Amino acid sequence: MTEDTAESGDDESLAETFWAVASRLRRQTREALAPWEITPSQSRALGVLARHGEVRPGTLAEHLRIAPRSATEVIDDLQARGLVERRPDPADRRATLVALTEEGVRVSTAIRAARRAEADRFFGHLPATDRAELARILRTLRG
Amino acid sequence: MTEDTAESGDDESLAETFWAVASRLRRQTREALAPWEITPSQSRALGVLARHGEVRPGTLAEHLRIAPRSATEVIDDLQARGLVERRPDPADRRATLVALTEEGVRVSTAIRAARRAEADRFFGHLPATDRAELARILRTLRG
DNA sequence: CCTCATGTTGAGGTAACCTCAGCATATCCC
DNA sequence: GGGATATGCTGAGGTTACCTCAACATGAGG
Repeated sequence: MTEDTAESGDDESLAETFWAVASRLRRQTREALAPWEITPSQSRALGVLARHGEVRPGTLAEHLRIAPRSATEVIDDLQARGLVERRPDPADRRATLVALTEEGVRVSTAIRAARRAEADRFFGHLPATDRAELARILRTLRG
Repeated sequence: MTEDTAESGDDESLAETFWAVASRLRRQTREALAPWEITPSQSRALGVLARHGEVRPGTLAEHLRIAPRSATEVIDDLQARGLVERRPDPADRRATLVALTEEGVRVSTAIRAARRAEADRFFGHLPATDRAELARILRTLRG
């Protein structure tokens, strides 16, 4: 004990390092998204919609791992920007389906390209083997 | 194009996986800190103070990579809980020094142990070689 | 048809940030 | 020594991305 600061760098600081990286990545992602004036969580929602087509708010919430109420909010914002539209679910009149508009498709495609470029910049400094390792290890941790 | 979902999993989703892990880790950290009713950012501030002794709010802000004004806020909260105290900086009468109280030392020590245990739980599922790899790769990305 | 579950959303709250302006003090330059 | 300018902190007020809780509509089972 009291071996001091320098030594703490083994387990606790794995978490610390992780957060430092997270913060850098967050900053960079925000910048990459700036041209569209879209927030990170909005862009994640667009991604889900692009992959899944029309989904209910509740389903979207699950994918984003947020509360249903919070999904409503994200959808509101995207709808205000004309990127998604709500339509009644023909199968259940309580429910709503959310889908990309044409503009939404365009934007989500563009954003996806930008995100990929940004990921290249960020993770691209790593040798390919490290990238693969990282992906594998993170998938283990994702649970 | 439209090679579909499955294929997207190479660069873009490295970022996605990263965020999924981040969210899990954040949740778990919050739970680990619950017994002290202390927020993550407060605990990070305690960590800085434990490592550096007394520092000025501005310095604390740099370490936490937040705006000086935001550091004031964190300090306010910690002071209200009796974990830190402010005293005038003898070297500069504009400035203030922030230091842990005795209680603050106790709590920050306990929290540090808890964080370590939590990191063990989280990263401990990984084989040691993976942990080392992860640490190395993350350090590269931290910049 | 009545009860209970489900899907969405209004109201209102929180944590952790931010900027901008103001005040006190320090520092520099003449 | 005295004014311009820089620095350190904090009040006021804003934002983002979440949250919970309760209302309301509809669906489904007994």
